[in-house]
Amino acid sequence: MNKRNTIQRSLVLKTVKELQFHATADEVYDTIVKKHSDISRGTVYRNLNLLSDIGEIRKLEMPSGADRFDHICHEHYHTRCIKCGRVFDVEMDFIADLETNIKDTHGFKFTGHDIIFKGICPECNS
Amino acid sequence: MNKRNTIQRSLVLKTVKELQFHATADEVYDTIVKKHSDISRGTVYRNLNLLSDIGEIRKLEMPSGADRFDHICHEHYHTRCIKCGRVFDVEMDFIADLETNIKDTHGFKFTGHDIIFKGICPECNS
DNA sequence: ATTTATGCAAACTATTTGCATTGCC
DNA sequence: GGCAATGCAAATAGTTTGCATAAAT
Repeated sequence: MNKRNTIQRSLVLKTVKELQFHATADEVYDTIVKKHSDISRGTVYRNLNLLSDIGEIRKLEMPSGADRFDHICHEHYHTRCIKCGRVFDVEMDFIADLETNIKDTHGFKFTGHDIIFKGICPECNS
Repeated sequence: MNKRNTIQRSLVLKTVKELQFHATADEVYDTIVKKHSDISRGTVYRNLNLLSDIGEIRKLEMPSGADRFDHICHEHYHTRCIKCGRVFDVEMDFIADLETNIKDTHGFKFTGHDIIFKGICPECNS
């Protein structure tokens, strides 16, 4: 199952990297379609999933609302505006040992964690 | 807009309280339908939302997968099995002042946070 | 030549909503 | 009796998938 280098694939990767905010699949699609009107939504979804599977980008599964895609760098947390739904990075150190605070694991094997802050962004607050 | 006391409403509340795990709307519906075959999915959804709006239960919006409903007690964190998708409570103190660790809020008004641990539950690990 | 990837549309999951009807209060 | 709540079905949002065709290797 060798990966091939298609125009669509590289457009998806390039677009996720260019979009500073954490774009949804639809936002990636909308951006690409402006220049390449023949790309399909299905292809965008397939490539976003493939690229996040191989670690080129990261899929951020958000509670309520669409998944968002991020060009990884380091582990970090996010905050979501409860009014507009947009997602932003939070400037806070990653708590690598958070799992050690768990009192009883009940046999559960922990592999990581996400923290999602909730709040109102400056634009929605004005 | 006075709330009325319908059979369906009390069945939904009773069922959420009875189901120990964090049930999805569908699991609540399936449970009720066994005894009351005439209840509709729409009514279950409407009542789950209404009950969580008035604080009788809590809606847990999960990244990927259906929302889950919980009969509140106190603020607490959750963990989700990456294999079966089920959600469990985590025995860990709530970090009330977590927001104070954020270095620069960029004008964002924080109102709370969720922590979702990821891992593999004992059943899926065997 | 092979076989992955694409475009398209249909299917799917989770949830909401419009509307006529039912049934609390 | 009035208005909230229900059942039903259709609509919606986000995403996946089957299939014939196109294109990368």
